[in-house]
Amino acid sequence: MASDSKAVPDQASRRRQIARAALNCFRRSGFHGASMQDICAEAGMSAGALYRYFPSKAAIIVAIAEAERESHALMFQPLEEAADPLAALQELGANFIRQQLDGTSELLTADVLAEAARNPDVKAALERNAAFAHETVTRALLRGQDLGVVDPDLDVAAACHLIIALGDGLCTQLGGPAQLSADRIVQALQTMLQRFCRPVGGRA
Amino acid sequence: MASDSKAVPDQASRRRQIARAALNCFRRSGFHGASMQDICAEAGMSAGALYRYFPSKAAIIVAIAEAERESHALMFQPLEEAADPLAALQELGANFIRQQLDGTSELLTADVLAEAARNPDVKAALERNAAFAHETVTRALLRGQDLGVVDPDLDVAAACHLIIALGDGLCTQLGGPAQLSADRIVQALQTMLQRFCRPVGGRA
DNA sequence: ACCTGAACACCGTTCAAGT
DNA sequence: ACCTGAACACCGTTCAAGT
Repeated sequence: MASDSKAVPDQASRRRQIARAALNCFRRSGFHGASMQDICAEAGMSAGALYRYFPSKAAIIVAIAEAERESHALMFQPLEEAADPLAALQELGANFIRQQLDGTSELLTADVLAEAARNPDVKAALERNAAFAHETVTRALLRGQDLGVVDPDLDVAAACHLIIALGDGLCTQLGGPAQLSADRIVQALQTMLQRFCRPVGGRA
Repeated sequence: MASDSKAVPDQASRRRQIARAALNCFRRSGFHGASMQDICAEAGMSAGALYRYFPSKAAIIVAIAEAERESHALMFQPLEEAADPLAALQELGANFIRQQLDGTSELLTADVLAEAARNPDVKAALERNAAFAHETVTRALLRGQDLGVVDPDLDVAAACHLIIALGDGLCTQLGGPAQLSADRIVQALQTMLQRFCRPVGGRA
C-alpha cells in the first residue's frame, strides 16, 4: 500500500485489461500466431502504450500463468479439506477433464509450454504452477495414507509426477483419434486413480 | 521406381540431410528459436536451395514427425507379438521414460504440438502418429483381455486415451519440481499400468 | 505525464540474376 | 538445371516526436 486508489485506471487494472485482451488473441491464434498489433487492437491502445505495462510479449504469458495459478488454487481447495482425499482427487480429475473439453480452461496449452523452453521467466512461472500442483496432490495422498484410503506403500512423489504428467497430457492433447465422450474418459480416469492409489487388499 | 539410382545426391537424400540439420537446430533452440538461416547454415546450403526441397519450415517438421512414426513403429513392435501384452506395455513404458530422460528421444516436444495448433499439415502428421499409437495400444489391451491378463470390463478406448495422454505429458514435462530418479518413475508407472488394467480379482 | 506510430533489426519466403 | 543472396512483407520492440 504505497500510493493509489484513484478513479483513473491504475497500473494493475491496465495490466489486467491487457492480459485479458491477450488471452483472447492467444486463444484465437496461439502465442506466436497472435501479433502484438492484434493484442494492441484488442486492448485498444498503441504498441508504445502497451510496452509501458509489459516489457515483452512473454511477460504477458507470465502474468496469465500467474493468474492461472490462483484459479488452480481454487480448484485444488477441496483436496486440502475433504474427508476422503482420494475421492476428492477423483472429483478434481473429473472437473478438470470436463473443463478441458468445454474449452473453458484458461491456457496451459502447448504454446505456453513451448515458450517455456526458450524463455526463463515463462519457464519459472510454469514451474511455480507445477510445484504448487505437485505439493497439493502430494499432501492429499499423504493424508490419504494416514486415513487408510491410500496404499501406504505407494511412492507418493513418483505417483504425483505421473498424475500431473497425465493432467498436462490431457491439456495438450489433440482431441484423440476417436471422439470419446467426456463421461467415458472421466469414468476411466476415476477407475485409474482409484485402482492405482487405494490400498492393495481393499475394494474401497 | 520411376527414375533414379545415381551417385549424385537425389531428392530423397537431400531431404534427409536437411531434416537432420533442422532436427539439430530445433533441439538446440526449438522450432521458433531456430531460424531458416541457421538450418541453411547447418545443412550447408542457401535459402533458395533449401526451398527446392521443402516448401516451408512447417513441412520440415512434418517430415520429422513422419520419421518419428517409423521409429515408434519399431518401439511398439513388441506389443504386437508378446505373450503377455500387458507386461509388454509396461516394458514399453519403462523404455519410453528412460529414453525421455536420456534426451535420446526424437522430437515430440511442446514446440511441435504448438505448431500443430496452427498448421493443418503438422496437425495431420501428429494425428497420424497419435492414431497409430492409439491403435497399437488398443490392440494390445484387447488381446490382453482375450488372454485374461487385462480386466474384461476395462473401457479399452478410454484407457488408451489416458495412457497416451500420460505419454504425451511425460514428453512435454518440465523435469518436475523434485528430481525423481528414472527408476522410481518407471516403478510407479508399472504399478499404475498393472493395477489399472489387470483383472479386478487377481494379483497377476 | 502519457501516448503515438514510424523506424529498427529481425523473421520466413520468393525470385531475378548468375553459373 | 540448379543455386545464390538481395528483396519483400511481416514480426517484436524502441524511441523521437507529439499532446
